[in-house]
Order: sequence, then structure tokens, then C-alpha cells
Amino acid sequence: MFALVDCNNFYASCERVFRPDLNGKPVVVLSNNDGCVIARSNEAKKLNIPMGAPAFQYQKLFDENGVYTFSSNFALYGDMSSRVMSILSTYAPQVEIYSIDEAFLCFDGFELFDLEETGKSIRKKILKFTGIPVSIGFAETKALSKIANRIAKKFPERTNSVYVIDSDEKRKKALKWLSIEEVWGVGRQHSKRLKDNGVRNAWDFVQMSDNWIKRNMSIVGLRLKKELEGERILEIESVQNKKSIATTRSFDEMYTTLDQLKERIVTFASSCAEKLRDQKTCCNTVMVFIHTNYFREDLPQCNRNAVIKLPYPTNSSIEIAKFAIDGLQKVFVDGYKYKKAGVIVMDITPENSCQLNIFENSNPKHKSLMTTIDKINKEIGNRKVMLAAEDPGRKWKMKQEHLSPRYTTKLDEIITIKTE
DNA sequence: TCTGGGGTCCTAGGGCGA
DNA sequence: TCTGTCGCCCTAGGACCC
Repeated sequence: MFALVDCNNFYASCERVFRPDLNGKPVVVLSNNDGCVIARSNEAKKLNIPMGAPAFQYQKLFDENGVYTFSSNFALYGDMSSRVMSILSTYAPQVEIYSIDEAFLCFDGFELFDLEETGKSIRKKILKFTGIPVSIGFAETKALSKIANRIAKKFPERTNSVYVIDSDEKRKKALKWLSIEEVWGVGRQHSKRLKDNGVRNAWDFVQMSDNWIKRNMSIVGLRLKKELEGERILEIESVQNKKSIATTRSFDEMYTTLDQLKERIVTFASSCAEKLRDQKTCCNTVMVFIHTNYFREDLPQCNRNAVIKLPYPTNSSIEIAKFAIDGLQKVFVDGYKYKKAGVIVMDITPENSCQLNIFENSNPKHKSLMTTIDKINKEIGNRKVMLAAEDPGRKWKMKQEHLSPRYTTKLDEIITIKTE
């Protein structure tokens, strides 16, 4: 048996933990630069605010309905997530942290346990210790536990937010209930094609022939079908190092000069290098891209990228920044207004088994320099030590007009309670 | 004026050597 | 020497996830 534990409206719930006055009120959390809606409380969902809604288009609706908006505060969400995950790890021998707000638990060998009661106890403990409400679904396969979770979330009164699919009858009923576009692994394109072929729900989907599914949805679709039929294909996956690491941002304004972009690219490259060092790996390829604003059809468009194969594997901020700048110089074309750029490091290998190059290798002095920089930054926080080209004056600012304090990770932003 | 960011996996198709 | 075939590797692009 697998359990899927999913935090309800996670980012919005995190904000509410420290603002209990917002319980029962519509809350939305916005993406970086306060661009799109990326999380909504149930009350906000009832106002028909869609996921991904551009905030500026919905400002009027927010004002009219007293919607509380928050800029994304990933320091807070990340910390709250690790608290939830650490509680989960006390309940099952194998836990797979699937995303910031959900985890699969493997309950093999728990056949004699009352899973519904276990689920309720998990839910109660997480709510008491973190203030985050969760929904829990149990089933024989991961894909079915996703559906069980959905049922738990959709019918909290009837299920107490815990639902177990433990019979064929319940499985069939659940499959017939879930519309095809809501099935895990079926996105927009596939659901359109499936609907064109008369598939309305997950039950219709498992009636399709293996051949058709393989041809139209590849082996991934076929695996999904088996999972929905109750055949266990997917297992708990252990944490692995990332295969690519990206740092990309949209800008607060449009950039026109190479110098402006250089500063951003160095900062992005440095951030990627830091993440590489954090997981003790090096990269062998760096990609740099720059984009104009594709929403502005009145302006000339330019989307270019450069892929740089490195002569040697490295995780030095200085070296990766240097290669990234080389890439930027290749792709930069004067005369355009750039809105977004990014650095992606790929072809990642473990730090301790990097192939040395006969002629050229990473500067050995960088290793100790980077270790020292990481150590200082970890101790004082907020990336105080950076490359000179990185914008030490912090001219560049992300739009974050509704940012909440980092209650749980910064001592000077801790919650204060006033008494009369 | 204002529309996010960070990932993974799979397949098709081309190049290339055996 | 030429041609066909197979398998491997690489890349770009598409689809999905949160």
C-alpha cells in the first residue's frame, strides 16, 4: 500500500499559519515578481480565480472581494515543508518527497493496520505541530493513491480528509468519478486527444487498448494504465542529484544593453554553481538564454540560446560565470528589449569522479575559495559574499510588494505577540 | 505597464562506426 | 569499394509534473 500525503493549498496555508485572522478569507500567493497566482485558498478558488492567473488582470476582483495577496516566500514554505516531511518520516519506513507539498509513503507490511485510522492520526499530528492541513489517500499503486488523495480532498466532510481505496469496487467507482484531464500524467494535449476518442474519465481510459495508448502516449501512458488497473509499476524513488540546474528570471523592466544582462547572467551562473557545490557535483555544459517579452506582440522578438561545452568539469562560480558570459556574448543582439534570461548547467557529474583534462583543468585554488565563500554565506546568510560582477549594490530588485516575514528561519523576523 | 520558475522523461531523427 | 543495416549516441522538441 502507498499513501499520498498532500498539503492543502500549501503556500496559502503557510501564510495562514502565522495570520490566523485570515482563516475563512480568500488568500492568494503570487509567483516571483508578483506575476501570476500560484496558490489559492478554498475561498479564493470559489471566486473563480484560476491557477496561473496574471495578477494585474485580477486586481479589480481582488479589491472587490477582499482577497489577501502574498508575494511568494520560499524561505518560509521550504522550512514548513521540511517540518511536515520530518513528521511523515516517523510513520513509514520509506518516504519519497515528491514535491514541496506532497510525499508518497510506502506502507508495505502494514496489512493488519487500520490505514484509515493511521491516516487520521498523521493528519492530526501534522495539523497540531505545524498548522498545515493535509489530505491523505491510500491505495495499492501510486497512481491510485493520487486519486484516493483527490477524493479525500474533494469530500473532506465525508472522508475526514482520508480515503482508502482497498477494494476493486472502490477502485472502479473512483476511476469512473475522475475526469480524464484530472488524471495524474494526463496533461492538456493528451486529454484533448483522449476526449476526441470518446474517453471522458479514468475508467474509459483503462478500457482503451494497450496498443492505442502506447502509440499515442508512449510507454509512460501504458505504465499509467497498468497502475490504474491496480498493477504496481512505480515504486518509491530515492533522492537523486539533479541532472540539470537552472536559475532563470524575468526582469522588472526591459533590458537593452549587454552590461545589464552580464550582471544578471553572472548572478544566475553563480547561483547555479552554488547549487552544484551543495549537491557535491560539477557540470560539463552551460546553457545561457535571453528572451524578449513574448506578450508584447508590438515589439520585435528575439529568443536565443548558447550551449557551451566546458573543457573541464567545474563547480567554481568564477569559471561558470566566465563561460556563461562567453555564451551571452555569442547570443546578444543589439536593438532588442530583453525581458527574461537564464543560466542552466547540465551534464552533471559527481565532484569526486570528474574526468581530468590533459591540457586544461579547473583552477585548483578555486575549490578552497568556494568552500570558504559557501561557509561564510551559510553562517551569515543572505549571500553576503558574491562575485564582483554580481550587483553588490542590489540595484536589481524582484517585485515583492506583499512579502510576509520569514517567521521560521530569521530570528529578527520571528512572530511577535503583543499583550495588553 | 504589469503574464513564474524549476525540473524529468520520452521519442524521433540524424550522424556515425562496425 | 560500395551499399545496406543495425545499434549507439546525441540533440531538439514535446509532454508532463509541482
